[in-house]
Formats: sequence, C-alpha cells, structure tokens
Amino acid sequence: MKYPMKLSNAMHILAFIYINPKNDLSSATIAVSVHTNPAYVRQIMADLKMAGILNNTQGHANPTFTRPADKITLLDVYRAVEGDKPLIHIDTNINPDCNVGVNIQRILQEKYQMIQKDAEESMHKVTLEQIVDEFHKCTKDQSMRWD
Amino acid sequence: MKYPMKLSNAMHILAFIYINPKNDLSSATIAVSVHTNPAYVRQIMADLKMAGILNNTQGHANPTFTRPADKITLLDVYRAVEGDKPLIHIDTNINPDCNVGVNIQRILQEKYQMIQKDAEESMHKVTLEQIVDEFHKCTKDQSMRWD
DNA sequence: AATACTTGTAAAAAATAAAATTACATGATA
DNA sequence: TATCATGTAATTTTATTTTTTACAAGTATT
Repeated sequence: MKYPMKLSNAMHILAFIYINPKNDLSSATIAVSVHTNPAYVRQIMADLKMAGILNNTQGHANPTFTRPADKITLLDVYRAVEGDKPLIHIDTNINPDCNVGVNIQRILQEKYQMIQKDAEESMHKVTLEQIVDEFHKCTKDQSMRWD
Repeated sequence: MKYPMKLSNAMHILAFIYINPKNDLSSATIAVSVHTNPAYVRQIMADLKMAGILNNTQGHANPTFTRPADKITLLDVYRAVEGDKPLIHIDTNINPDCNVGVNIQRILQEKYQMIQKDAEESMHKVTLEQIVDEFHKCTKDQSMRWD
C-alpha cells in the first residue's frame, strides 16, 4: 500500500523513543521496529525536529523530546509530517470555463476546511502520553516505565 | 498515488445535475465540466447509483436523484465513492515481532476511528442543497432554479 | 589521529493507488 | 435499422509516497 503513513510512522517512532529511553535509539534500531530503512526514519525525525518536537545531535543517537509527552499531540505530529496537506482534496483541475465547476469546488473547499478543523480538534485531544499509557496498560508490562 | 478526488468529482456531478436539470446530462457533457472523460463520470455515477443516491437508465441520459437534495449529504457521497476507506491510515506493515509496533498501531487505529467519526459527523451536516444554494447566491443567478 | 560509529540530506528509483483511457456489450430513441 | 446513450471490465498513464543509494559531516572510543 502507498497510502500516506508518515503520521503513523512518526507516532511509532516517538512511542518507541518514549518506551525505550535507555535502549539504543539509532535510526537503524528504530527502522527494524517500523519495518523500514534508517534513512526514512531519519527523514521523519528531521520533520519532527524541524517542528520543534524532537531534539537530536548529528553523529550521536540520543533523540529526546523538547517537552513532556502529554504536550505532544497527534495534531502536532500531523502538522510536522504533513504540513498543510488536508485530509480531503478539492479538484483543482476542473474546466476553468465552467461556472459550475469553478464555484462548486470553491464552495466544497470551505466545507472541507470545516471538516478539517473538526478532525484537527479531535487530533489535538490525543497525546503521545495517552497512547503510551494505553500501550503499557494493554501489555501489562510497566517494568520499562522510566517516569 | 494521486490524491483521491472521487468525492469532489461526485459532488461536482451531483451539483451539475441539480443546477442544469433541463440540460443535456450525458456523461460526455458532464465530463467537459469536470475536465475528465465520460467513462470516469459513468464510473462515479455507478457508485452513486449503487449507493441509492442516483437513478439512471442505461442507454438514456436522464439521471435523477432518488431523494431531495437536502437529504443527500457529503457523508452519503463519501461513503458511496470511498466505501470504508478511512481518511487516515495506520501502518499495517510494521515488524510483527515488535511489541511496540504492533500495539502502537492498534491503539492509533482506535484514535483514528474517533477522528474519522468526528469528520463524518461534520460531513453529515453538509447537504447537496446547501452547496447548490451557496452556488446560486454567489453567482447571483437564480434564473436556472427549478424548485 | 585513526576508526567506526552516527546523523543529516539530497537525489534517484521503485512501488502503488488513483485517474485516464480503451473497448465493447447492452439499452433507448427516432 | 442507425445512432445515440449507459454500464462495465481491463489496461495504461500519472502522481505521490516510500525506498534506496550515496555521501558529507559530527561523535566517541581507542
């Protein structure tokens, strides 16, 4: 499948770091878990770094969060990896000479923006902390917690 | 992949039919407005027909709605053309031997389903009638109204 | 200082989902 | 009957994402 999965992979990477802070956190190790290659992990980590979520130092595998995990939301990560790309797209390639086409797409865009806003409010309520908490609950393995 | 645009094109097609009920509504004519080809228009109309939104008879270009336009929502059309495909996808191709990967994706899926639900509630509030009403308002051309 | 790691990044290639196209069977209408 | 139309399956093309390759540059250990 080639659906966009940077969001899911970015959350995976962040969760991996949060769950295994003492482990080897090199892009190579994380890549094994995400089932991809180190360069792609580094690309996503670069997005997260650019968005001010992650700290990392070149040459040294020691990624850390810039803020507590309960302040890192799904929306933050979505914005970090997807930027302004919306969930639903209008068709910008309609016939420009058709009054119906031009205006309907413009009106649709307004509606999509409202839907996007609702989805983003929903994403804003989900934190990395919540997700990792649920992970620990369901695995019944609190031994690796470090907080 | 290309961005999915069946939803926007399906809404375009429905609006075109609603705005121009007396015009030629052949797939060829609609395709000119959508800037695509007749077969693709027919494919989308087949989805809408299958979903019980549109009536059409083979061999005769006379598409009609099965119900009033204020009972046709964006969600209805989304379901018609996208089926169960969600807006956000988990990564199903993670390393199955990694406890973190498997569980994080499972937990993410639950979160995505909540976001999907909110987005769908938002889509449910938008009707074809509203969109075409806005079209008529902004074009200041009510002369083609037939209701 | 040498080495063996690492990250950071760009660029190219491969994969794949969506749209576009084609082809033709079938139905409607004059 | 001729000429339209729709319905639909199969194939090709296109666009986006992921994957891969490559290498510059930083870090740590010996």
